[in-house]
Amino acid sequence: MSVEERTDQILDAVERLLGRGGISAVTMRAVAAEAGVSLRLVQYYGSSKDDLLSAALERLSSRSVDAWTGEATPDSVRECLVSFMLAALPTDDASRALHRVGVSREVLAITGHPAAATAYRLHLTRIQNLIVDQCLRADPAVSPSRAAELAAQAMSLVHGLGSLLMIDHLTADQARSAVQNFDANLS
Amino acid sequence: MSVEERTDQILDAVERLLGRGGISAVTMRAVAAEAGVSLRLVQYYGSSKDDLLSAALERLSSRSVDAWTGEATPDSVRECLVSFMLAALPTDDASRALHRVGVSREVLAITGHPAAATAYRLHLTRIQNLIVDQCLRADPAVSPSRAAELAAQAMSLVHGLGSLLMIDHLTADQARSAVQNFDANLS
DNA sequence: GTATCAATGATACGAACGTATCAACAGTCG
DNA sequence: CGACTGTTGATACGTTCGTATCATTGATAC
Repeated sequence: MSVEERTDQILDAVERLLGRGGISAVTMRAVAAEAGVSLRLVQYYGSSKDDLLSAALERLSSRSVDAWTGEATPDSVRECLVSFMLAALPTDDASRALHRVGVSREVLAITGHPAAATAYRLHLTRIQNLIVDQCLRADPAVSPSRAAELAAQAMSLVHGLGSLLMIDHLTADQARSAVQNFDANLS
Repeated sequence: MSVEERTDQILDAVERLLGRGGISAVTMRAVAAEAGVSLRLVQYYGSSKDDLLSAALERLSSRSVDAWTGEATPDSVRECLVSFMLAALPTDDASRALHRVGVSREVLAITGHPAAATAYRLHLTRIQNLIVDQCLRADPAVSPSRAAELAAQAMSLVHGLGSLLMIDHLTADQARSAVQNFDANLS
């Protein structure tokens, strides 16, 4: 097995653990068990735990940004925002896993871990820029600052709705109708 | 020092640690150091760590609900929602501490800790009921289900805005204007 | 063949945690 | 006075974590 394959195998295991139990579920031993390899191997390829986590989070961030970039280009700002929000809403296993990872990163960032904070900020900025680009492509007439403002509001709303959705304080339909309501009130 | 005073002294220490570093910052030894007492004393009054955390979180939840209940009663649904959102926005140290605690509870709830999940759900339901009650008192004409829907949307938005605010992805003014925008679009 | 070096596995080490144990002290009732 | 009970303190135990160490294997160059 090549180096890249081994690395992917281990990062895949980290990703699964992250999506299932958040950052606290990622221990070197748990990664080894999840990947079906020995602890020494995880050390060998991921050097330290921080490196391993950083690599997995970076890969996860890039991958979701790339996946989203390839989506069909919307033809209006409203459609752009609404399709992002509906896709980001944690209504299936994949998006629920992403939400767990995001909240884990958030709690690390706001409880005094500077490196995690800057990495998480970068991640959010990438997502926001992605939305802004799509909005501007859909409607070049809208101002970039206005697009950024709307993107931030959409990200906030979908994050909050996702949090309430994850613990079943909201149903998926209620969350979707809140998104539609936000959309309907866009000028 | 009486039993109640000792208990308060220790729970106060837990609360400070929670607000500063989230749940992971609460260790028996850290609580002892923060309260200025010995580890044995923390064990003596808080029996187990779970009991200690549960008691502190319950006290914190009740206290914030009570504090909010005593506020001036608004005279419209919109004013009720907006005053809640502006107050809940983490723009000062106290509300930022509360946001840290909330996100910590969330991450525990969504990563497979059933007891934390039900306790957190209960907490959110209490807050929602509080908002609904105030809305109905402000305008008895509005339907309870509509008030609950609006309360959930307000909670979602303020939670999401708070998350972006905490890591400085948003400024306080941007968050406030998003709240005003949400308010302006209420029917 | 064998020397060499990267890859892999088993195990050990120190730190931090929750919790338990044992000792010292203070107040109270007989 | 003395026995007892509840409170406080110091320390130890077992577990889990990240990491380090040591040994073994397998391929490749000479």
